[in-house]
Amino acid sequence: MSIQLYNSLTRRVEPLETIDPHVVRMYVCGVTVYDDAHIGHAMSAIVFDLIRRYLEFRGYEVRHVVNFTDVDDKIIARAHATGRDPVQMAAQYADEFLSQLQRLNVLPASAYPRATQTMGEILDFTQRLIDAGHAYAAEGDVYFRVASDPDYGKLSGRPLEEMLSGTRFEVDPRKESPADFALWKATKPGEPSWSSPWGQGRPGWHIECSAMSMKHLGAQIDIHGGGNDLLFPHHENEIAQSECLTGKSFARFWVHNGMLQLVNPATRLVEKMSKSLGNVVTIDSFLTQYDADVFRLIVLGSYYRSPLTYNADIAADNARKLDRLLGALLPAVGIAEDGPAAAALAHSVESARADFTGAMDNDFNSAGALAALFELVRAINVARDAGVGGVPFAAAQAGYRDLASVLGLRLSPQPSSKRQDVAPFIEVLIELRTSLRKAKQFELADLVRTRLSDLGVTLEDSPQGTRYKL
RNA sequence: GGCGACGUAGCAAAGUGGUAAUGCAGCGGUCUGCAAAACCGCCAUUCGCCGGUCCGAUUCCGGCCGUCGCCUCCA
Repeated sequence: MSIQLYNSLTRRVEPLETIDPHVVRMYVCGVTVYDDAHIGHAMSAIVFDLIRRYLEFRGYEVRHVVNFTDVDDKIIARAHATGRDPVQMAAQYADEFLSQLQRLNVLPASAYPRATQTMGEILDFTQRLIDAGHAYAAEGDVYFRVASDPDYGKLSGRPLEEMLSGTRFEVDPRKESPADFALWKATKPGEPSWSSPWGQGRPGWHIECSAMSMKHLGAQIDIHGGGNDLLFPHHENEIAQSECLTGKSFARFWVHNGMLQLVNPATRLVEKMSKSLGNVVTIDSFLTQYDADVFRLIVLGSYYRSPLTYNADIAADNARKLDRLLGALLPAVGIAEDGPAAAALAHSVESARADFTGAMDNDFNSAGALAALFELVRAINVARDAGVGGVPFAAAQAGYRDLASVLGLRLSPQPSSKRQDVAPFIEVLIELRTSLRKAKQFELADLVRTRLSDLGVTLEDSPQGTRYKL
């Protein structure tokens, strides 16, 4: 069975058919780098990382390109407000984001192009649109002539007449139509600028993505992704300028993730997490409190197209889910390599794999895939309790890890330096308590356990010794 | 106002035209010196509301109510 994927362009789930049978060309709109990245950006990155990992699991070669918008109004405004150089500041935020993605276990994209490094292609793209009559220069700006594209509006389902009848478009005397959008903006004093046939200036927002996509992936791609807030006008405009330039359809599938939102404590309203609303949880602050797998689980738990509500309780719940997932990796206690329990375990691995694949084939139903993983967790625990060990047990755990890694779960909490510092002391206390238990001094032993528990350290006794969880 | 998404147990969240996965939380039990972990069992006669189609709908259609997103920069 082929992979079924929801296409925003057709508003239907369709089988994934790629230009080259074994290759997926995927371009994802990345971030505008003018501030610390928040977990909404992380969600989007993880959604497309998940898609990429699963496509690779299913045998595709994925060419995955993610851009950085590193020159635009907000970057310039922010840099000026904080006394920094816009280009340098953007580069710094971009580098920080890349390292955060690494901590989030997001696989590196094939390329991370930036607008400032694609200037030649952007200028060429713009010039060719002018030559073809799809764009026009006006006082140092260049605008895309929306009226020249009969298909304009096909992604967002907004007929042009209707858009023009709205009052949202600002009237600009330089534009032929209020719906026309800037491909090139004339420079203002103090702004970074590049020379062009129309004078010093910088690119408009939409053109950079089309230019970068074509530069790195060719005129036609399989998947174009991004947050659903980009659907209009950004992606609509990308389609317009790209298809007017090449005469070919730009992207086969348009894939949009839902927004991460949270409850505003002041208004008690659910709202999108966004820099402009100031209700931001940054990636750094999340990761100081929780393992990256916890955030991954939050994202995996719901459908990527649905809005995802975040709050502290959800983070705590998912931290407990992670504990359960980790429990399946505890070692065997028995050595039975055959018998009904071992056979049942092998069967569970197979059925988990089938359920997992079936769920993921269905428009990346990660919640369903996760459910299959949890069923495998139980099967492994049952087998351990039944004394299964040796090769079959190790094979089941390996199969489990394999599926978890397709979802991008590391299942190996990164030990923080704090944890490492404190470990020898906890171990001393465990030794002490073990001696007390041997001497049947249970009151003292329990005191040690209770006091540790008060400090957030949970002890678990087993025939193999005592483990602890922080 | 226009376009779109969604409304399933205490919480989160899958799913199907034939009587509802999974996880967290909770309850009972096994195990344990006691716990924890693990395991076993329980936990939605019901899927926002009202109609319609059907032998049968949570799942299809229509209406209503509610939540959210986009329509301006935004993952």
